[in-house]
Amino acid sequence: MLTDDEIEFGKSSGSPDSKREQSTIAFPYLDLDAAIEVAKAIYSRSGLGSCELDELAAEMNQTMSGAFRLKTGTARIFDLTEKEGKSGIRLSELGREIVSPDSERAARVEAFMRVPLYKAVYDKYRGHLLPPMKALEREMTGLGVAVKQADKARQAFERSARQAGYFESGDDRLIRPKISEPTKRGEDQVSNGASSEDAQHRELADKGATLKSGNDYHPFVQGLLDELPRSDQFTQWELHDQAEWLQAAASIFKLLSKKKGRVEVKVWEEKETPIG
DNA sequence: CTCGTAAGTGACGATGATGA
DNA sequence: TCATCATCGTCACTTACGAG
Repeated sequence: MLTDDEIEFGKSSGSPDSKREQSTIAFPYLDLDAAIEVAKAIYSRSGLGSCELDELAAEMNQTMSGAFRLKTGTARIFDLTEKEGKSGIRLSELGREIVSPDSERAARVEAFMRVPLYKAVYDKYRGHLLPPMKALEREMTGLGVAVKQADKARQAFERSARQAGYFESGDDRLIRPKISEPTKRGEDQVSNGASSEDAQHRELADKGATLKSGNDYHPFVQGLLDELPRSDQFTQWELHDQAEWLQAAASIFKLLSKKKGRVEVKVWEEKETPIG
């Protein structure tokens, strides 16, 4: 069972000779992109508010299977999400940063370091070449990874390191990417690698949308605007979709305005009466 | 064909909530 | 206090796929 205190991780597992060995250090079975997929699904479903796990599963076209739990667990280990009540989930501070194109890169770098196993490996091999594949797995075993899970842990580690930018100086060494100070929208956003604006352009291009330039919107608000249907598609915008958009907007406005209280969105659907 | 990897399923085991 | 149950994270295993 994972706890917030990774030292306690797996402590209460069975005897050393039990059939199922439990890892004693926290690590994700999936990579950073899988965690970000969860974060983006939460953002897409509920904005900065919380959503139920079954709703999230539906948003991700999945069932409440082990695979889905694996993904949500991965997101939590990267510290992108946190539990909300009994069966709810929401974005953490880091999760909010990672869904924002402006801060995604820095958040990826930080998320990698939030994994105890990855941080331990990074600390140990900082400034040195990483050991070969099998030796790295043995190293992970020494740090507390279950022997039979060492390969999975190593694979997820390598993919996550690449996705976070730690392999930009070569696959044989871990180098923390240089991140420029957070900039206001409209200023030059240059870091080593593609700029976040480039990333935003790409993301919007993926959606078939165009980037609105010259505004000073917060990225969360920009994300909201990007979700609006085109003017010629408003007549096809269903009420429940409108309500979801408005609810997400309310969550974002509440966060940004820092005002107490809340905004409720309700839907009353009226039956259309035939004319003539 | 072999090997490495990705993605999924289902079972195991720990933990917390609940009620007797 | 203890037994029971539900939930959740982890693990073992399978299948599919692509590269060499």
